[in-house]
Amino acid sequence: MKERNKPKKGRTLPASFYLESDVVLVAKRLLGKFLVTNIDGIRTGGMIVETEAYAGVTDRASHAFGNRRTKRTEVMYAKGGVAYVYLCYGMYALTNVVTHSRDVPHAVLIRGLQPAEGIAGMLKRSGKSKIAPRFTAGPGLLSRALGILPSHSGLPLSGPKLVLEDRGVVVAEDEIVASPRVGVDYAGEDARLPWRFRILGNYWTSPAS
DNA sequence: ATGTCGATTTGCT
DNA sequence: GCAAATCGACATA
Repeated sequence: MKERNKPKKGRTLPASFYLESDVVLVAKRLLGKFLVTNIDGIRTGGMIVETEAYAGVTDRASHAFGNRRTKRTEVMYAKGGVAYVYLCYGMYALTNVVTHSRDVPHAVLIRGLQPAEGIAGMLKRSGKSKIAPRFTAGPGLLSRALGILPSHSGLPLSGPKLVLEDRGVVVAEDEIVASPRVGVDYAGEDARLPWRFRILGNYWTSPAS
């Protein structure tokens, strides 16, 4: 079974993947998984190389801190396995994976993607003619390249528009770099939690460090 | 009704 | 390195 010599065939992640109660663990497990979108007839996708965990109610950095249940955050309260997408700074959509059971608003922000398929489509969406450095390195950039919009918030990650797949890539524990999350200075103590995870040495991780 | 501010990115100094 | 871009969600009234 030389899996690596076969064409890469993705296996959609099972519902159980998202029900794990430890969102930090899910954030690590998402490294090496593939996020594929099929939006406006264009199929694009890549490997997740950077994530951040947001632990809901008790996490000052989370939009759901203090059990703040609003129109925007409502999707995070859904059962794990859907996307939470919101508009940041008025111009960038940020994509999250909702985890845990219903009514527990945990989520994992996808911060870095290594382009894998549909490169032409991604370039078109980003208004570029060739792959620039850090093309999909950053949550706003990768969301744009994949065509993900705030209106897609709440869609399942098991298709048809959004799909999260396992393609057999294994990321060992010692290949995972943990560090504090980015851009959450407002979160006080919680801003120091080492809940940002990257694949060691991967080029496609976000700029801020 | 109004004011503040972002889980970012880019361009200019 | 710093500030602008840009708009909806949220808080306050």
